[in-house]
Formats: sequence, C-alpha cells, structure tokens
Amino acid sequence: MKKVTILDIAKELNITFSTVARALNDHPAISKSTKEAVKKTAEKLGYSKNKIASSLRSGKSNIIGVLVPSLDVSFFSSVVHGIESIMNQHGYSILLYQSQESYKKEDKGIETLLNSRVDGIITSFAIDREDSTIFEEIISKNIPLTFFDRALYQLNAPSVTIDDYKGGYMATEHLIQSGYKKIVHITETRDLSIFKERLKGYLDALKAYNIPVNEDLILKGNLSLNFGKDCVKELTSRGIDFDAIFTLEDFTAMGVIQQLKSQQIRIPEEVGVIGFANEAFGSLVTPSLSTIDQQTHLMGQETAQLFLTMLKEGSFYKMAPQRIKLDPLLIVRESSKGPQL
Amino acid sequence: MKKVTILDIAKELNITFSTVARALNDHPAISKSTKEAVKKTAEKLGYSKNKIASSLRSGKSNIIGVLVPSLDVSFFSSVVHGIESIMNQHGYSILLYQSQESYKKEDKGIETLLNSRVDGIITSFAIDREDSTIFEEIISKNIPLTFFDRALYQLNAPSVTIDDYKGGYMATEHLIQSGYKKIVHITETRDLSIFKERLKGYLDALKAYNIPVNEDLILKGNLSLNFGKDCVKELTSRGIDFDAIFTLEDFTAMGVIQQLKSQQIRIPEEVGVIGFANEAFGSLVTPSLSTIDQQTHLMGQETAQLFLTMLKEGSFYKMAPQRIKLDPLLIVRESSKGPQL
DNA sequence: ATGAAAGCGCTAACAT
DNA sequence: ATGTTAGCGCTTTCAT
Repeated sequence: MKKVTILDIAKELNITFSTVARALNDHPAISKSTKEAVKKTAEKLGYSKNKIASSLRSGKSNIIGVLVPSLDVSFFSSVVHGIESIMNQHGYSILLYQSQESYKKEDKGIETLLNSRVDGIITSFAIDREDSTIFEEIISKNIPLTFFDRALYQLNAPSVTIDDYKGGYMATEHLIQSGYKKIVHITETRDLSIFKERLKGYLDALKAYNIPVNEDLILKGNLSLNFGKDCVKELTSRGIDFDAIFTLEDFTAMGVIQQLKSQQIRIPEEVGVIGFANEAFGSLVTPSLSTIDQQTHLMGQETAQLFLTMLKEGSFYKMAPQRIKLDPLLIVRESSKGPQL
Repeated sequence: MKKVTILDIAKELNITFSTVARALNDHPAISKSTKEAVKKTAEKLGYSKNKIASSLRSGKSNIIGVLVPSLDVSFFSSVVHGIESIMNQHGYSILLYQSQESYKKEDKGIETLLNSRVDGIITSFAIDREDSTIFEEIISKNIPLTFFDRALYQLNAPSVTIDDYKGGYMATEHLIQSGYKKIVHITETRDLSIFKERLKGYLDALKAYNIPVNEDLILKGNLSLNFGKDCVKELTSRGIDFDAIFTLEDFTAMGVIQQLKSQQIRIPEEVGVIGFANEAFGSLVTPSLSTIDQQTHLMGQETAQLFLTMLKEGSFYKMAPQRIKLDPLLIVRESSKGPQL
C-alpha cells in the first residue's frame, strides 16, 4: 500500500494538484462539482492528508505542547483531561510531556516541543525550577505560553490558577467558625508560591478572628501521607495543645487522620481536620475528609479557553496578560464538624 | 526574531548547509573541528532544528499516538504516565487523544493521528466499539499498533493486558479461603471482554471449590458507586442470603461498603468485600478495601517496551503477535478478613 | 474557476 | 571530509 498524495487524485481526475489541494481545503473559488469529485476520489484512493507537509509549508502545526509534572498526580491528569477535550474540539492536538518535577527534564521537553514547532505551550512547571529564563525565551520568540496552577507572575504570560490564599483563608475560617481555636497548619519546606499563599491565608484568617499565631503550630516538611503521621506524633509527644489541623493537601491530611485514629483521638470531636485538593478518596474515608476543591475541570477548560483567545489575538505579549484566579470551593465533610461542646 | 536554519549557520561558517546538517546529526564523516564550530554557531544564532522538515523528508516523525478513553480515570492516566516516560527516554514524543469512551471520537482521533504521520499507535479502545475495521486498516497500512488493557485478539497486533480471568479467580478464591461461602459477583451489562473474564474466573473458582453457582448472586449493571449501593439494597430487600461480594471494580465496591455500613451490616464479619483495580482510596477507607492490583506502572512500561521492540523489527505484522498477560496481584486488606466464627 | 511554479527546511544519494 | 543536487507533499502567490 503506497501512499496516496494529492497528485494521485489530480491524475485520476485530469486536473492539477493545486485544484485538488484547494478542493480538499474547501477553498471558495472551487466549484461544487469538482469539490465533490475530488473528495470522492480521495476517499476511493484512501488518501490521508499529510499534516507534516502542510505544517512545513504553512508554518502552523495545529499541535500544542502540554508540559506537566506527572500524570500520576490526579490533579494534573484531570486538568490535562480538560485541556485535551477542549483543544481537540478546536482542531488542535496535544503533544504531551512530563517533567517528573525535574527542571532539567522540563528544559529538554521544552526544547523538543519547540523543535516540533508546536503552536504554543501550556504548562505547570516543575517544583524545583529556580529561574525563569527558559520561559522568557519562549516569550521572546513570540510563542504563546499559558501557565496553569503554578505561574510565574514576573513574566508577561497569562495564567489560570486557583486563589490559594483564599483557599487557605477559607479552610482556616471554616475551622474557626466550627469552634476550633488551636489550629495547626502543616506546610511545605520547598519554596512554591501556592503553598506560601495557603499559609498566608491561614495566618490572615487567624488574625481576622483575633487568634494569636503560635509558631509551634506551624509545621514544615515534604508533603506525604507519612509526613502527616509524623506531624501528629510530634505534636502529641511534645505535648503541644491543639484542636484542629489544616494540611496543605489531602494525602498529608489522610496521614493525620490515620495517626489520630491510631492514637484513639476522636475526629472531629477532639481534633478537626481539613485538607486541600479534594482528592477522590476524601468522600470515601471515615470520617470523610473536609477539604478545599481546586476545580480541576474548570481549570482545564479555562486554561484551554484562555490559550485559544491568546492564539486568536495574533500578537501575543503586547497587552497585560490575563490572569484568571478561580475561586476555591470549601467542601465540608465529617472531619471538621466541630469540637465536642 | 526570524528563524534560523542550517543555511544561516552554513553562511556564517562558509561551508555548505549539508555539512552543517551532518555535523548536527553527528555524522561520522565530519571532522571534530567542524562539528564543534557548527554546534557553537548553532547555539550562538539560537538555532532550533525544525523537526517538521526533517520528518517530512525522512518519513519518520518520532511521534507516537496514544489513544485512551479518558485521563480522568486513574488507571489510564497511570499507564499513560508510564508510556510517556519510557518513550521519552527513547526519543519519542506522545501525541495524546481521548476517546471519552466513544468510538466516533476514537475514529476521528485515529484519523488525526494518521494524518500527523505518527510512527505508531498505542491504544486502549472505547467501551462502545463494535467492529474492528479501523484497526485492521492501521494494520494493513503496516503502521505499528499495540493494545493495552483492552485488546482485540482477532487482530494480529501485540497487546499487554492483565490476566482478568486470573484476577477474578484469585479474588473469589481468596474469599472462599477466608471462609465465605455465599459469594455475590457484581459485573457489567456492557459487553467488554475484561469483565467477562473476571466473571469466568469467579465461576471457575466456585467450581474448583465445589460451590454451586447461584444465578441470584450474579448482578449486572453499569459500574459506579451508586450501582454498588443499589446492589446491596436489592440483595437485602429481596432477602437473598449472601456473605461476601466481589465487584468488578473498586468504586462499585465502595458503594457496597457504604451501603452495608449504613444498614449496620458489619464488614468483614457479616459480609466480606473485595474490589478490582486497586484505586488510591482503597487503603485509606474504613474498613480498608481488599482488591486486585492491575499493575498500571508495569503495564505502561511493558506496553512501551513491547511497542519499541515492534518498531525495531521493521516488518511488523509478519509473525504471530506477542501478547503479554501480566499477573494481577491480590491485595488483602480488612474488608475480606473472614466471617465471624 | 483553475493552472503554473516556487519553496517551506530538512535528508540522503551521489559526487569529488 | 565536504559539496551538489534532488526531492518529501503540501500551501500560496501570481497567472490565465
């Protein structure tokens, strides 16, 4: 089965290949009858348009690069799900790259995407990235770039994130309003602004309700289920007085819950717990886990939409970039129902 | 910033562009000194190789299409994670498509992938697919095709699946060996061989242990958490005698657990439960859910590896295709610890 | 409404 | 070790 080109169709119909090309692209100047004839023989011969050739000539690939830390993290796979669905509807394909949270792999990925002449890049960058020059290069080449979830605000690129500050504030306020007073926050050692924002929200909520900040109640480490367990162990062994825990994300919260249960500390009567991210397991565990939803589906859609808008504009980085901040959603479940009166 | 081509580098160095091309591709016949000079000026001028042009000329895109139902299902995103990682290490990029379990979108996806001249396709096809002609076309065009999880065995294409029969057998045998005797199986109405295999495993395990099959204990529907709840309601309202439930996947099992708990039926003392898929929440719920692990990471790796082997062969569909069946893993947790003595 | 011709940026066969 | 040359299969401008 040798490959069929527009030339083969042209020969079959005794017209030139440029007429065929126009017919296949629904060019207005081509008569209805030739269009039909062309499409029929294309079908008959099993013609498949060579997008590589047309991309080379036209300078547009209709492919956009999506670069994320890892599809093994449900947050990212969920957003990518949304991005692919929307872009697909608009005739774009997704070239996928995972950085595995390593900026070196990310740099390599960006190079490959650029070599592939993607029409633009959508990304949430690696946790260990320290300088933004590679993204500046993309911008200076006038290639559309859109961030989601993790954004570099010093750059002139649009972004879709959730309001992590607000999320942190909401979680903390909810605990306070439920009657908790000595609220622990577990955060990250690694320097990522989204975690700092959540911490800020925590601090401001305490302030707003006139609760003094106690440094003993702010624990730092590397997020994981086991870290959550360790935090509870440390708090109890050091005899620190607390009645609620707000963790930077759900897996850590899960560790907290498991350890509290194993030490026979009742949730939510003795200690309230709230996480962040609304992982699938939160509604299924006992007690079910209160959390902050990050609206992953909405984020995927908004990101794709924002990117498409940018593409249409033509001259990308001229105006101030649009920065969409999605509202986090408070999901109240059993784990934060309030202390025993 | 206009684009830099090998011609620009050639002019800069007063050599021909074909020497430049060879230097950049580390052609053995090029002297070390020119290679260095070329690479230095390439860097200096900000050259970025146009993969589209080289693909057009060479007939190889170094891109493979990955077509899955949805990244919102953790099983698939996990396997795609593995596939991307491995292919990436071997210099391939992934063009991603989601069928959303619709064979129509899948057909469109395949067409786009073929138009994009991918070097091959890796897929787990849509649940509603009824005929295999589109895959036969791919094969007849001699384009490498590899299935994972859901395979069409009548086709001459390699596949990586887990042994669903064995998984069904293991789950059932485990319940029997734990002391359960009246074992329900919840399965799918829709016609997908993986579910039928699990059912077969269930039936054969019963047979092997001389337990008569009771049709009342085999329930069919569309998998979901709520369906699991409904099944328990139906079983109890109809007064059917049962002491264990094996569900076709974990979300349904979760529904079963929630409904049993809400009816004050104790797990595992009164009713044992085992699911299938080893979703993330299984270890976190109470009681923790016994299940069958599908080895998603291994599946991703094996699929990528099998595909790469195929690529190397050159003439694809000549020999009998390799069909890798991975062993499922029995994960015993609290929900199937055995009935009260 | 259609044809002719140029060329996108590479690779690769064939020179020298 | 390097140069010459001919395309890959389209899109697009200019003619007719």
